[in-house]
Amino acid sequence: MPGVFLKDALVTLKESGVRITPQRHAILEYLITSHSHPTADEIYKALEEDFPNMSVATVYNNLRVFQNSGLVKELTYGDASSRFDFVTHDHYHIICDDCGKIVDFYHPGLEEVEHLAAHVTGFQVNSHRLEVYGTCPDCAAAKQTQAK
Amino acid sequence: MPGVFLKDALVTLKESGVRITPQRHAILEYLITSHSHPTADEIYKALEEDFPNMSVATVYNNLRVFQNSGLVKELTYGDASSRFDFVTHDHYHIICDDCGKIVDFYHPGLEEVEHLAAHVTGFQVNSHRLEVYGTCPDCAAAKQTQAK
DNA sequence: TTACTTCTTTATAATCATTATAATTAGTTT
DNA sequence: AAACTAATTATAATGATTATAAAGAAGTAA
Repeated sequence: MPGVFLKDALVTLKESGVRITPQRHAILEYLITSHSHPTADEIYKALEEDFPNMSVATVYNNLRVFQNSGLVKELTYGDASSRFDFVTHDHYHIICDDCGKIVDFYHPGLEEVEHLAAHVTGFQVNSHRLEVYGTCPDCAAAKQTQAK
Repeated sequence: MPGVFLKDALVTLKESGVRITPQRHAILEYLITSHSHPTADEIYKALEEDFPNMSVATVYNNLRVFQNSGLVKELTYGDASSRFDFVTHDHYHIICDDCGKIVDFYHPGLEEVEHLAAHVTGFQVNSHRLEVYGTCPDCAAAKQTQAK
């Protein structure tokens, strides 16, 4: 049902007064249908064929537009570039320490952690970020094979 | 007891065959005693007085050395530069959305989240990262004051 | 101590993601 | 269609981080 996500997203954008340009349509569609967490550059390269004149700035600009509309989240890690994630349900990410693969998983929200943090620090809590790190099945298998 | 942390850290380094240079000593000491989460550049500037000839590369190099020894963790956020945190107990961070202040808080580890993630995704889990975001008391007060 | 080896630091340049700018183009409204 | 506004493009600028090569300091073994 990726078509549903895309249509909903376009409606959301229109309602907040954002114009649907061909570039925006393509970026959103790529984010949804690629089922990945691409970098800005990956998006840029993937759309190069259809939009030979598109500028990298357009990708960045529109990713920010989407973030402001709540459609997209930016994922930032150490050295590498940011990755962008089309927001559907609330989910968390598990990331392979070896190959960098990012996989979604679902878990009920961590409200009690937020409450504790609020209580201890006096902050008004808005949100949280959680990521789990480990070794994906593929990399685990590869290690197994090459083990002496 | 910051002296304890520093001495332990130096022992750890020595045991893993890392030389204790004056620069390394100073960087570690600053990380521990500043009670902050400084960027590489902040460390560089803070030590400028004592080490007028120190290169930024030295700061980065040694922060990496410390990370490899498990003494320091890198905290990466969106646009800004990485921040570095001397590892003492296991703790989490709460970050002010308005002023960027980072405050530590303690919470029992989230093993059950790790277990669920491992189960659902088939990963071998190594670690996780959790951050809470919100508004710190200072910024909340400031907003209150300027409210109409 | 001396010579030799190995790390570490320094200074500098290079890289690379991201953002800013200004000019052009496309959409929308009247 | 005219006028206004927003979006895109091309390009340059920024800024954090890393790579490189030369110089310096420490460790070891004779």
